[in-house]
Amino acid sequence: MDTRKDIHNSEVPLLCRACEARHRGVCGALRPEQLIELSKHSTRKRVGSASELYGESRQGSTYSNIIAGVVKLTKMMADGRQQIVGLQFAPDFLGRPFRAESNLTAEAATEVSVCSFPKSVIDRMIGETPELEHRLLQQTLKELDEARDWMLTLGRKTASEKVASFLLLIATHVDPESELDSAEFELPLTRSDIADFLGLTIETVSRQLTRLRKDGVIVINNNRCVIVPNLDMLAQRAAI
Amino acid sequence: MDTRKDIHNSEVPLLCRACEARHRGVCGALRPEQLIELSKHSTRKRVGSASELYGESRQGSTYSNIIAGVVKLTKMMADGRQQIVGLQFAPDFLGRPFRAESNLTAEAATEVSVCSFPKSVIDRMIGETPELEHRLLQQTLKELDEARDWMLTLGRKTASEKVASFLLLIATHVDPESELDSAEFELPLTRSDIADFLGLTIETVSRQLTRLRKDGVIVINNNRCVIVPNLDMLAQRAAI
DNA sequence: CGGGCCGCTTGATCGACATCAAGGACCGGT
DNA sequence: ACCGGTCCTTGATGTCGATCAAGCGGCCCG
Repeated sequence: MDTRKDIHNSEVPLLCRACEARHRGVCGALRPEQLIELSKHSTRKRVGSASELYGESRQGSTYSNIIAGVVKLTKMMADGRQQIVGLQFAPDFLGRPFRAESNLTAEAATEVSVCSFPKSVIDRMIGETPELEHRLLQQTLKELDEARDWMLTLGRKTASEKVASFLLLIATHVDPESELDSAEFELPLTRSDIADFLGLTIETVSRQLTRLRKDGVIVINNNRCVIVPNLDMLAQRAAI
Repeated sequence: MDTRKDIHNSEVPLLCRACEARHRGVCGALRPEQLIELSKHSTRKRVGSASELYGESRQGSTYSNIIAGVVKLTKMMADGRQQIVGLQFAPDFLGRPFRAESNLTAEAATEVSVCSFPKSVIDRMIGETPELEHRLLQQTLKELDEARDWMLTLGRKTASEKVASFLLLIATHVDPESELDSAEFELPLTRSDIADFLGLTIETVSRQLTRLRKDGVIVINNNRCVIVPNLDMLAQRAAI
């Protein structure tokens, strides 16, 4: 897990030291003096759910490390139809290098804490530090793999398989300490967001969730807290 | 199949010089001496349609530049359901850096010419030449954008919008010299492949194509050759 | 020549999911 | 307390695309 605690000790106000994100975010690739410079240009903020992090309004001139929370990347059609094309969890990196994000909006799905810095600073550091570009490539490849996995789900799975696949996805991301065979977590998305992620309607999502509940595959409290007593049962429903 | 035309007959074995792919493939980033070394390890081959380029059988130990033709990247479920998650056209780069491709098969959709070299050589050159990694990042970002665009199509468009979107996609890739408002091209995919790309059945694809034909949006000869007299009409059907 | 296969089209029917509609639970504001 | 909102669930009905089925043209091969 790459805990480089040693690099810089306490007195320097290194913003990225505070970022739990640094080991997988970009900052882990930087030298101490670069970190110090970066911290001079950084801002850390906490935003409520549904805040737009970039998109049509904010023409993405910043990068961010996600410290906590879940960010959804959505695409919208002219008539309002909408699709979530990616979910980013801490400690992912947020922002499209080298070019404005194509027609994409990033919104906080939950409360989100991010640590942001201007693109210009990072873009310059990329020139100095190849390792930085390596990190970006790694994350981009990871996102590409996830996107393609999800294309299979969108194109070929049934509604109930989609919902089960979604629950499995969330389970692996937000309940990292789950024992191997069970999980318990809070859903970071509303039914409406889940529907937009799965290419379904909220009614169908709701029906499939109650079906999973009635079949004993999951337990739901307060509409959001999900318990999966047996992950294998869920995986079977997901047709993994 | 797999007829390896021996191109290394002549005195200057600069394989990548011959690659029309080099300006966007990886090779454009290399210095002359690296190109020469790379060429010593390269093989150029032409394969028939439906040949597997990597996947379960060939555990991707090579990278390739696509010289000509179209390659489809597919994912398959245990029960046989299948989804095409990407199409690669010349001069794209084929192969997953740093890790085996996750559960993905690359197959020739048409006749394909590729120029391949062992991963080990490229991986070593990446260390020497940061620009190479930059190219890889650029291509990966492009593929990610395309994948996300397609997720919107898969999740939220109707069958007729999907088919129109597909035709537009092909038009832009295989008829680059099209005048601004019309296009003419050969479909590189069978109806069955189109269905797997769009998350539909072949019957639905066929019906939507005949509907577009009857509505005068397209003309089809020999089942494969498509003429689009007015790209705007098609774009409207695609709900772009 | 005929037979079988493949790729494609077309028609008839079915079913999964969308749509329309109503109502419950919760919550913050007045 | 009442009201308006948002979020979710549940039921009734509709429809788009899947499924089942048949047939056509091209091609290879015996």
